[in-house]
Amino acid sequence: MPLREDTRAQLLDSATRLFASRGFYGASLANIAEALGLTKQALLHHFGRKEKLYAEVLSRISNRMLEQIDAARAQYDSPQDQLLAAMQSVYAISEQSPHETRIIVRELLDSERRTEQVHSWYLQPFLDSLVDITRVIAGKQTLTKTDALTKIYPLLGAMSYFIVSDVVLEQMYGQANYRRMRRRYPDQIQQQVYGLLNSLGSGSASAE
Amino acid sequence: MPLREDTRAQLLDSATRLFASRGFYGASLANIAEALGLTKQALLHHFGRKEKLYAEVLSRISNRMLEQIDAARAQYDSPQDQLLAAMQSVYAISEQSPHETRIIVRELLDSERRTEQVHSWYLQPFLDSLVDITRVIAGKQTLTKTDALTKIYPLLGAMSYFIVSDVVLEQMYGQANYRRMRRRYPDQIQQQVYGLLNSLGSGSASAE
DNA sequence: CATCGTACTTACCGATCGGTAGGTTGTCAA
DNA sequence: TTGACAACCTACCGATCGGTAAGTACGATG
Repeated sequence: MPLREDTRAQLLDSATRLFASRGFYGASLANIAEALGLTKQALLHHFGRKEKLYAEVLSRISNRMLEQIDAARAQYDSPQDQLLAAMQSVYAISEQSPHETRIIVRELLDSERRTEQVHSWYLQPFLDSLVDITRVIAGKQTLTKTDALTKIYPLLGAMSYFIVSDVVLEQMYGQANYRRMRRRYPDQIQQQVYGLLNSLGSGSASAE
Repeated sequence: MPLREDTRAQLLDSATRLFASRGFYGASLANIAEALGLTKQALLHHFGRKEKLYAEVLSRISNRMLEQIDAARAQYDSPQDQLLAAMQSVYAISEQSPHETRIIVRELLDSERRTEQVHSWYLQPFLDSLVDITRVIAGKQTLTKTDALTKIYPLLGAMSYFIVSDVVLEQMYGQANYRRMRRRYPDQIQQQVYGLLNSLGSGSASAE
């Protein structure tokens, strides 16, 4: 099913937005097609089945996330700097396109149900890469993969949960207050990364 | 629509589980009724409309969350101890009934769509109460509500995101590793609370 | 000019969605 | 004994769901 590469990317962007705001079950093929400016049948013609369309949306997201980490690893030598840079850039792209974060969180929530999906999970390489950096910082022998993940997870949670809360926070506290929170939040993230680095044993990228 | 109080509570428990694992749109009245051991029409007879059933589920959850905080405030005098106790007990009940956390997170995700819901948000009192404790610790003049929320939010995220990830984490890393993470996670939370308390200015409930 | 594949179209399909209408049954107070 | 009401039931409703079948418009290639 060829289709010009950039047209296809545009379609997937729109689909991403719809899956993000309504979820897999909440976003119907008719909805998506309408948003894309074509008919349901044309949409099915290009992507075959709803599941396949969704799978493409998912894999684009996981690739994007993984790219951020790889870039951070390539840019810095010290694992401490790598971790900080990775977390910051993951937060940055999540902030500017919250749709992707929403989809990831929805995926966490729905995983119980849509288990027909291959057992391997889309974000596994992303998590593994972060775990790897963390273990290098601590010294690989001193920290199991699971323990490293336990250390990182609060940070991922702090980022994702805040981003996913955007609509509600703005509605509850007003636009001005919400903007202020958004301005301040990266600092919270950074401080938490410093805290994590300290608890792992020191190196460069030291705090304050 | 009277119905024995505990029977009603049982029905709402089941409904909570289904809304949690499938979402508002993914859980059909027929699904819920089947799980409850009655017909769709009987379910509608008791609750009128799907929205009303869901609203009841939501308000039960927010009440439960608020109760935890009120209990923590009543139990301790120092606001530092109150905050620590509140966070710990919120985490504890979230951990033992992850359904409620799932619903809250789904609510965050869907709020863009289901805006017919009254604008006031179910968890506002819960957040306000936490914000209040935090501001007492820092000294009310020195910390606006928004800034206090910014400080607390990473913690809420760390808790909720981890709990909501249960199925995926267990699937990805195996039951044994996941159990180990769960055993260690409360420590991560506690350390993060200590970090927050330190950044607010010291008091009792000091670290390690 | 013929033909072949792409990019659609209209016309459907059965299943399921939330919800309504109108009984039937059982319990309990008057 | 009767009447009222809660607690169901069967039988529907129109709308929408994901998906299929079969045809059409059209540009490129032989």
